[in-house]
Formats: sequence, structure tokens, C-alpha cells
Amino acid sequence: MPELPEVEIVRQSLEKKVKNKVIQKVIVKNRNLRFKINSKFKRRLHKKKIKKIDRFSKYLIITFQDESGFIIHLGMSGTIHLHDINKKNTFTNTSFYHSPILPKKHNHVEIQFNKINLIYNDPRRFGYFLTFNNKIELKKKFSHFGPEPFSNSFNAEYIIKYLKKKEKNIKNFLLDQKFVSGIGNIYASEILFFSKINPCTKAKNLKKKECRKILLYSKLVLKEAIKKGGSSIRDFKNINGKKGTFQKDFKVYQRENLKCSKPKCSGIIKKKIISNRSSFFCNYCQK
DNA sequence: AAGAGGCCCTGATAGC
DNA sequence: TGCTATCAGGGCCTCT
Repeated sequence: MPELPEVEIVRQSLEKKVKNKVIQKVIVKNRNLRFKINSKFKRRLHKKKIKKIDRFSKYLIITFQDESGFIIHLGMSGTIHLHDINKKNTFTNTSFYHSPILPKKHNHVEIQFNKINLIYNDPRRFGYFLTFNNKIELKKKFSHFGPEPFSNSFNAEYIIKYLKKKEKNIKNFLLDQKFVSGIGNIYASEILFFSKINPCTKAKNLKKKECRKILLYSKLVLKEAIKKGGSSIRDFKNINGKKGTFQKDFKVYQRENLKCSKPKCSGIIKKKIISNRSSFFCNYCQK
């Protein structure tokens, strides 16, 4: 579900709420996530004090004072809910992912702090938790990942060199975490729209100028999305909490058959399935 | 070695 | 308080 901007919003909220707090108890109600939560999980978290909450790509990284810690990946449908136990039945609403209403089903993991509970909810169970013992283990986990769009190593030279001779279409590469980390299906379509590149274009056929546009708009689109609190696609019922608003800025995603929003463009937004994922593009400015 | 496709899972919605 | 098919923001694995 969440791409880099949404995970960043969750990270910011967690930082406010659980940094420097000590884990008192861990309850695993369903260990069958994408990867099975192992028997050591509880023990590795028990009584640990949270030193920092980082994010790499779409992954949350929670590090303890002793440099051990754990990673959370939210998969397609994972959400994190924070429950302040002093306020009965009230959940923080610092972001879309912190609904004031706790879902009834699929609350698989609960991490209890002194006055606050962190609850991991995930209907599809594509998300997972993974513990690490030290910096080296953590680094190893992400060693095969490409740079984030904001990274200096994601530059024009890198993109041009990487995509040269590649037969696959560019949409696939934006989703390929080995090429660039953190972009998902929504932002891939949006970035290509701003870059005026058809998602089916073979990577090897991209001009240098187009590669530079991908570089520019990958940064811009994601930064803007973070600024707007991410994208909230499906409307949860009975929510009074603050949602992300970037979905209002979508230029192509889920806008099939609507007019292109670009001034003076007579194009229509089309939907095409590429590698089993929906892609949206303007049939005029993304020829 | 790059690329294509299957698969993990539940829930919402559309169409019959 | 029908049934069935399709689709959903991810990514790992296997096969060619």
C-alpha cells in the first residue's frame, strides 16, 4: 500500500510518539505475515529503549540503544495505529495511518510501551517484521537496493548508464527497487506523466534529456507528496483523523478517461496493464 | 543475466 | 440477507 512518502509520514509520527520509550510487552496475535515472525522476536524487543526511527525506501527501521532493532515493511495493506492508554478508546490521529478507530480484524502485532500501544494491522499480510542485531546486519539487509530518489548517487549519469541497453519498459524500472528505492505504482505513473514519457517506452530508447526529467520529477513528486502527508486512496469509514491529501494532486493515477489536466492539452488519460499492474498516462503528452 | 509470470492474502466493488 | 470475477498502493521466487 504505502510508498516512500506514506512510510515517511508514518516514520515522522512514530518519532514523535515512541522515540526514547521502552518496550514493556510484545503480543503477537498472528505470526503468519509475509515472513513468519520467529520465536526470538519478543525476546529481542523486550525492555529495549527506542533510540531512533529511520526509514529507507518503504521500510521503517527502529533502532534500540544497543544498536539492535527491527524493520517493519507495510506491504500492500499494513497500517500502524497508536493507542494512548490514558485516553480511553482514543487513537492518535497525526496521520492517515493513525486512525482514531482501531480496525476490528487483522491486528496482528501489539507493542506496548508505558502509556502507549503500537498496533500493527494488515488484512492481506504482505507486510513483515524483521529483527537485526547490529549495524552490519541492518546494512546487509539493504545492500542489494538501489539508491533512493533523493540520494546523490541517484543522478543523471547513474540513470543513463543503468538504463542503457535495457529492454524492459521504463515503468518497470521505476518499480524495480534495485534501480531506485521507494517508488511504487502510484508515483511511477505520476513521475512519468511529468516527464512526458510513455510508460511502455523501452528503457534503452530513452534520451538523455528524458533520463534527466525522470531524475528531476522523481525527487519533486515524492517531496511534494511528503509535504502533503502522502496519499490516502481508499476512504476509511468513520475516520475523523487527518488524511494525506496528495491524492487530490494525482494527474493520471485513477483518472482513466478523464481529460489531461495539463493546460491546453487535448489528451485523455488512458489505463494500461503493464506487467500485471495498472499504469495511467495521457495519450497526448506521453506519446 | 535479464525478463516474464506466478504467487502470497483479504476485502471492496461491479456485474450478473 | 445471492454468487463470481476482478482488482488493489509490494515484492519474492522460479523458470527460461
